[in-house]
Amino acid sequence: MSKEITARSEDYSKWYNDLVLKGSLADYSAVRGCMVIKPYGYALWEGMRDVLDKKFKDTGHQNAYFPLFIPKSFLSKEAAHVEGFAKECAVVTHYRLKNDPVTGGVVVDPEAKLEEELIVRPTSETIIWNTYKDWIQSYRDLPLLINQWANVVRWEMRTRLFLRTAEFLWQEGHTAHATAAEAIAETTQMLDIYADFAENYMAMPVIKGVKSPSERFAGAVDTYCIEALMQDGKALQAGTSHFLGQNFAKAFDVKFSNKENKLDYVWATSWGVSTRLVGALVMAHSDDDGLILPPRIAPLQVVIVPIYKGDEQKAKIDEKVLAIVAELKQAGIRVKYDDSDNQRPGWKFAEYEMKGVPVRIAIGARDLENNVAEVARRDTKLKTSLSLDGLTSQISALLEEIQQQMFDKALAYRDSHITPADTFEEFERLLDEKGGFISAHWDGTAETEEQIKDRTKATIRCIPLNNPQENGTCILTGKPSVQRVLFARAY
RNA sequence: CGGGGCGUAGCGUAGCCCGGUUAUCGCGCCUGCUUUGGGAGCAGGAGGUCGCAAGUUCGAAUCUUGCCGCCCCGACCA
Repeated sequence: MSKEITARSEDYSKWYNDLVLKGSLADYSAVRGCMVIKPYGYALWEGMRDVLDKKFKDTGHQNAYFPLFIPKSFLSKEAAHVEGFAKECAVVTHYRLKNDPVTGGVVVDPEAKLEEELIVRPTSETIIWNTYKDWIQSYRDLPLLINQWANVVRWEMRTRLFLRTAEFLWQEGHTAHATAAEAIAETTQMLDIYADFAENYMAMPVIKGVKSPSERFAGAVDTYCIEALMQDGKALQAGTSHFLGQNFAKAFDVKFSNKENKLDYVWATSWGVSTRLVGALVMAHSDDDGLILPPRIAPLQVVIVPIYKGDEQKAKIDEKVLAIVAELKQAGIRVKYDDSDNQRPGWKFAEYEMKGVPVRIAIGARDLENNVAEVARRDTKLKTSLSLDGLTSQISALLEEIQQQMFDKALAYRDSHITPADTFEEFERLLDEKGGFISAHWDGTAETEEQIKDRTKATIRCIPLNNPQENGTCILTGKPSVQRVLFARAY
């Protein structure tokens, strides 16, 4: 039916791009590596933001805002942190332009060179910890629970809409605690919030786990993550939560007096999710006809399309539909009545399917006579005729059912794509032929992990929380191992 | 940074090898009429520095040189 979208089976990457571009989520911009997030795509992000923001506030966090620019010297204070981000930082060197008499354009004014260059934040640990130093003196100032919604810049070589762009939007939580145990509890609490959000709002099952040392955030003691599986069998890190230990407290000299009046460094966490979630959402559920959005996060949950001949019929349908719209809105359902006469019904059907609106209601003269409406669900494409009496409660129930079934479907796919492998040959074969997560023994060394990555492009996505302990031998080296870890090719 | 591709109307394209009327076609857009239960039909119309610059030529979208931009594949990464 869809004449514009590349089939998944033909070219998965192209399919993804088609969905993002033709679903009006985003566009390429005039700036290399940077995208324009269009209203529909931004509405998705806003929906995610609103839900998460509430969860953050419900757990005692407050929003604040820190500068976009970070003095260069800040970045070099935590060794691992510099190492991790140095290669992808945008640097501001000047603060003024001037007219170029030769070309008539503008040039950087060489007179206006900054004393100290500024880094456009790739993440805000450094500027924030530099600030926390002034905010924290005593255990009474702790815990300090701050989040910020911001843009960050990481100068990527290669970009993909939403999944990896030079600039992206995210939230970054930065907390300070009196004890390690409290900071670790915060780290896992936030991970749980992310997992809950991914599963219950995005209908996207995730595996909670810990990163291997080489995949760990630069500057963290432990990096926890939620890993999701896309329809092409590749994994995607959907969120991270870091236990930073006292690394940043030491780097920025953030000490507090405890109850015994002794000075100690505070314990830290940071955690974030980004607009990458929009890409994850697209790839987790959609099909060859367009986006499929889970009702709880869909900007528009129900669209109503009138079908009529002549103004007289239209007026009758309007009257009925406006009442339905009012009732749906009353029930908290995001609904749109598309009675524009620019396009015919068939065009609208295809368009809203492309945009992933969970439920479409079509009402025509024939339906009015029978007191029914044609209700079509996007995820299964099934159409049913529902009575206009009690329509609102039926739609509410349908939206819940869609939400649940989308999750169940994604979960069944994910669970059937966690495959154990006991030999390296099997490991390679599974990666190439089946994809998904491969559960395999690993000797725990970075060298082995690196070799496996070089040979197969698969990385350790995570060591699942509560991972069953099981003696075995490393898939590559044959050395002893006490547990299986999850490998996958990843975005 | 290496390899590949592309730049012609809002979008997608033909023309380029082999220079020569008014730059092709489709979608979209505007006007009117007919339509409306799966991307409507007819008629009329608007819209172009052929990426930029220099060169060759009587004449350049087309040939030459230089530049710019974006996309895709790789290394790097959320």
